[in-house]
Amino acid sequence: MANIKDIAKLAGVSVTTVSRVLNNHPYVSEEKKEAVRYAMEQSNYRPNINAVHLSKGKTNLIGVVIPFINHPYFGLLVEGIANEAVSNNYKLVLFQTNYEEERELEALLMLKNKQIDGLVIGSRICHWEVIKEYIDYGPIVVCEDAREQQVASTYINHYESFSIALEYLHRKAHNEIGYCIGRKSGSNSTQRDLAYRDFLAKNNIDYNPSFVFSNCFKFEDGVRVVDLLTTMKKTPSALLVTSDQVAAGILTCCRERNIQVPHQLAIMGFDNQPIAKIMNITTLEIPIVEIGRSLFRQALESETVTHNEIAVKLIERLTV
Amino acid sequence: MANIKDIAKLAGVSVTTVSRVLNNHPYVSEEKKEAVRYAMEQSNYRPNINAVHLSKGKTNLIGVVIPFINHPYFGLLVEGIANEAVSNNYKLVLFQTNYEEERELEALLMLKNKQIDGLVIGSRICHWEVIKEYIDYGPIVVCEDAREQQVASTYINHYESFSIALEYLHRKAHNEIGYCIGRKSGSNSTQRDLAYRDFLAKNNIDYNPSFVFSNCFKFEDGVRVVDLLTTMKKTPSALLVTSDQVAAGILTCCRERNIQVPHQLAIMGFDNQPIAKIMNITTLEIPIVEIGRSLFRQALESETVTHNEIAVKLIERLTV
DNA sequence: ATAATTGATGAAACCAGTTTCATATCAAGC
DNA sequence: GCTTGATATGAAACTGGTTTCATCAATTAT
Repeated sequence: MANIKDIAKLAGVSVTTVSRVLNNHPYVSEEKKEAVRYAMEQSNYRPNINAVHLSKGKTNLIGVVIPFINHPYFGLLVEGIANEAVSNNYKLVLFQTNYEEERELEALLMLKNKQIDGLVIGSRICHWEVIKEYIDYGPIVVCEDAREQQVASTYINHYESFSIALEYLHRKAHNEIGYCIGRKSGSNSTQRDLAYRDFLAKNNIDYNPSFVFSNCFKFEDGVRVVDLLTTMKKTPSALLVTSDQVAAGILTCCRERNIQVPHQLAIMGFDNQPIAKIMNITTLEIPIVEIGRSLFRQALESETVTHNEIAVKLIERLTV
Repeated sequence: MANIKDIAKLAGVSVTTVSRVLNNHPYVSEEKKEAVRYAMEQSNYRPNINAVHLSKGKTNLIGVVIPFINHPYFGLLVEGIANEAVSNNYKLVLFQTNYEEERELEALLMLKNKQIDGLVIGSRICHWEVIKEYIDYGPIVVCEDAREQQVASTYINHYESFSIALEYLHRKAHNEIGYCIGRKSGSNSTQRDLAYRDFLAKNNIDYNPSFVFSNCFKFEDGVRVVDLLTTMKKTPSALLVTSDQVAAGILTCCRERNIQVPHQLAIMGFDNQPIAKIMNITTLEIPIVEIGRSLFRQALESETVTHNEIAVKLIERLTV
């Protein structure tokens, strides 16, 4: 493989001039520029990117931390990030954490090691104190309300969107409302639980812990929820389900067991994924791809720390 | 940030000795080893990975080329690759191609530039002649039968598995069989079409081009298929659907439009994804995660070119 | 007693680029 | 005629590691 010295020799110029041509610097005469280009073509030259990275202290790689790749929500999020990465000539390094803290730390370490230029955390595990130790090494952006932190964020106001959904169900005469959530901890979940409890308090409804179903990520978790419902004496009349996938699982299961939706059980999804449209699930639309794009853009802005709140939209269909 | 020279000075040794400690080389006395370790701790030292990469000519990164991330099949495949990557201390660089050849070429170029150590192509777009130009730069592995090529592969025998499925449907008295496929081109699709045509020929059935539905990737594509079916005069009595997702879309749509499954239309999926289990879809099980793991392992074996055929298994449920 | 091997160490070359600095030419401004 | 600034170029320093090679002491083999 030819290196920059070979090209310089071939073109009869200095390495500096070759470097100038490579980086489109001004002050290179047209003849020498042409000579360099010709030499590069002749020897099928490719700059060694690792040397470029070492010199520039930059990698054109952005890390993406998500719990699972195989999930429509995170799939769409990565898609949005990837779209923007392509436009900016960046590549993505993927960290699938399975919600293991160690995996997230590996990503932070790569940032520290300057192996990636920035880090997008799709779903955070580490405490803020841990994250803070790394903010000096490069931009870290998160997909949750981080206005109080020194990291950029694009987020849904989950308190508000949960409140909107709950009010909607309430207007439809539902008082026994339960909800399905992914992780029980995590700031997004905390916001949602807060909205839930405030709603209950406002309407003088007692909090029933068995109405909260956690670990709901995938289609098949919906089946588990219906299984649980059938064992309960008192069941909710409506479920707020923080993933259309899970909502679809619940709906499919209900149909198979002849539970009438929405009469016996109202279901409200989240995201407005294609499956929600096809199965006519009432849902809250979240522009996940757009969130991904925004997150990537923020990961490139190393100087400013911005916060981008994304609005949601209620989509009325047939399951409420 | 401290560098290796600072550490050497601090520990009172040469950079060589520090490098030896970093790489666990023999021939370093216990005292010096300890002094170096202490100095590294004191100055919170981290080696600059780009310098390491430049020196060693290795990146510990493997590229993964897939058309979409947001798809259960490729999600699972990446999950398998990611699992094995974690165990081997490798990171993944993701290339979402949307089936654009240029994206795949970018990945090949990164291999050539030594920016990644190897490349897993989940679904190939480029011609073999193009791929061949890059095999000298690092291991390339594909997820299709490549026994005739100079690249490693882990693959399903799609001819055989399609034949198995077709024979099964035939035993169940189906003669009007159609199939749904993702891309029309691509070697996996070609194998399947060959099996389909051979089956028809064997049973003296005419080939009906309207019985082949292409561009079937997602849940919502199933709706399109049912829409098409309702406009057709002569419809198939059974459909072989190369993705459980699409099969689930078709089944859901059929239920909504009161098309009886399997009496009016038999549906046979592929993959055995969770959704197939929940919706009781008869399917051909494909161990996608295991395929992903195998692909990654092959991407590390730079010396040998191996071919790994994976067996499928028919799962009988209620849609045939 | 001498030669060969093993252990321990560091100087310097090397990986392949970028960037700083010094220098030279030429035209414009005063 | 002299200063200033834009254009053009290359030598050398720099990024931060790894690896080769030379050196020397302490064993071990002949």
